[in-house]
Amino acid sequence: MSVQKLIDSLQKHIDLSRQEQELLANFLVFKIIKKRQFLLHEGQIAREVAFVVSGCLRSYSIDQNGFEHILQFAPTGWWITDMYSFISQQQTHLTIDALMDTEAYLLSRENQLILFDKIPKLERYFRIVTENSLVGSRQRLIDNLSLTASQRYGIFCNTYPTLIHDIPQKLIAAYIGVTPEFLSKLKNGGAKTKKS
Amino acid sequence: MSVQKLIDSLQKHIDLSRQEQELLANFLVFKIIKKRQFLLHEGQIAREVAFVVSGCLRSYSIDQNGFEHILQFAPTGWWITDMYSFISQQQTHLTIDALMDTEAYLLSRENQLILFDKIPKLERYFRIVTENSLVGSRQRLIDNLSLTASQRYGIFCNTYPTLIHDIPQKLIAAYIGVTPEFLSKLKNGGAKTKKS
DNA sequence: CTCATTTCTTAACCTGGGTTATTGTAAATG
DNA sequence: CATTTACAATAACCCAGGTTAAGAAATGAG
Repeated sequence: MSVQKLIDSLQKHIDLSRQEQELLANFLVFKIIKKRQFLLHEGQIAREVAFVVSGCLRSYSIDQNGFEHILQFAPTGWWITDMYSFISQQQTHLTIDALMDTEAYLLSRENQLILFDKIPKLERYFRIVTENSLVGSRQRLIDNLSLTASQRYGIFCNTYPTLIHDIPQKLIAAYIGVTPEFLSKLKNGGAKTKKS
Repeated sequence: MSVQKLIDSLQKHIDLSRQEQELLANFLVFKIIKKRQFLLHEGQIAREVAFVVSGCLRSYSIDQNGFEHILQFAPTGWWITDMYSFISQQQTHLTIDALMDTEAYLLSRENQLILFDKIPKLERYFRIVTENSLVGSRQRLIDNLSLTASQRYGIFCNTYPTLIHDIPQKLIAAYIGVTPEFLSKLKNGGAKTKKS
């Protein structure tokens, strides 16, 4: 059963009995999101958080000029949602879709809060996961403020080594915060010949 | 007692009995950080998270070229630490200092984890606070990727209305991600006269 | 296998914001 | 209350990265 991947992730931080695992499993919904299908669309409410078992999801926002800015990639083993909409149950400004056929478990906010009362260890797990997400988000902010596009590209390659060859380059550009044209220039023509 | 401000913040999300409040209070350390004094210095370990009762702290990183990039301001009622160092107990790359004389309560990670076991509601409180911080951090990322410096300045003014007049303009620049010179240009000469 | 669509590259030109430097002004400090 | 020291304004010049456009290469649907 593929729910095992989720249990494995939990067991890295907390210790669940078999009954607790089963209780949790009853609150999860398994879903297949095919390539280019949406899990969440601007204007909807993020009722669930998703745990990716296989494939890859992404969350992104679209600015006034129609440009996409990718907030997060979620390959196997990652959680993804729009945290703003998920905790406030207000309309989201983000979109989540699948970069390839993806299997995921969905947990609704409603069920999550019920589980927090029934299994306090689960609240601990999500507290830890959220702490880690915050660290990642803050680090990315620093990187965007301090580094050049080229350095950010290097970091991307280290952070998501599996993705580099599996997704279109324009998505990498939308993540590191440059245009596809400029990323192309970086990778190829990149060598700023400073002549004497 | 100024610890009441912290209790008030807790009561917005959870309900603590008097004994629980007292237990918590025993784990807190009150500290005054005078203007320009450091609470955390690059290379140290963030053993505590701070709750600001009065005054204002800030966290920032310094890049290879010596430029400061401000991650967070913490006026009254805000928590601040380097989450990376706090949860991993590894050396921090951030610095936290006081923009004015500041009173704060410090809670060590060690004590925090003890309290999470003794008072699960506290773990809930910090889970919620961390969720909210993540929302803020992600939003700021989007803003940095999608908006112009001028728009980000506008958002800053809305987010920290009290701070605008109390802190030097160069700190606002270091927060929104531009040079002080450019922010000055924005505010004054700003009006890009597009003539016919 | 073919035609259509999406993605990638290249190149000339443009601009938001950076750099450097100078001068003026406020605010700590003695 | 004078004098360092930090902050803000302005201006001339510069550059990383954006824009526009157009052809080449890859992907994909029938």
